[in-house]
Amino acid sequence: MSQKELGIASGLDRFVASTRINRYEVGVHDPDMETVGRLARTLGVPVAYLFAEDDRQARLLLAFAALSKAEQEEVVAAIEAASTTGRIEG
Amino acid sequence: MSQKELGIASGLDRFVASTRINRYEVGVHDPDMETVGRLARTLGVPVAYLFAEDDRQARLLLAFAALSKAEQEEVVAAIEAASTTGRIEG
DNA sequence: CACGAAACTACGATCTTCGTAGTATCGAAA
DNA sequence: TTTCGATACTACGAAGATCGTAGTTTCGTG
Repeated sequence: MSQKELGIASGLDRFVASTRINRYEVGVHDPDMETVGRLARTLGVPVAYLFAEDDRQARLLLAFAALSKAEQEEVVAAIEAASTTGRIEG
Repeated sequence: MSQKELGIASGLDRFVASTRINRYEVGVHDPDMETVGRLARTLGVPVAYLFAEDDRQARLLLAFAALSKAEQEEVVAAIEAASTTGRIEG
């Protein structure tokens, strides 16, 4: 998917899509939160994924998003228990 | 922790700390990414946590951050496997 | 090489946030 | 219930950011 395509698919005017997405990727400008939301939706990732600070966190958010709500609840509960007791239980 | 204290602790000039944090909390303005990073550090949360779209995602990021890197790797691997096979193993 | 698509960028216009200088609200003490 | 200090909040012009335009540069393939 080209920068232009990503921009258009995210609702940007087709004449500026390429320019703006490029600036976001290169990092010269930051998109506003509405645009961030549209990009995340287009890419099929959680908004938080775009702000992940490392690869593990990014993978976590992606994989987590693919689970059902019930499974998500299970996982969160297990990790919360682990981060309290110092042991992972499944 | 007051809005002013949060701002000062995050490195904002003490004469504008209250004003700016208030605007971020009320939502009239958005902080730039550098400020977001400083706020996250002060609050002891991952940057992504501030962009979580629901409570489960927020809890996930907090609990996950409390784990060691080895444990994080374990957890991510388990969730990735679950989101592929449709079953949680741990 | 030649050519089209993709990536990237300088510039002035536009729009957002910033700092200033307040007002409004809350809580507790008198 | 009145006063007072602290906290929360906001209007306004200045300052700083992104935006759209109109390109140039780079990449990939015939």
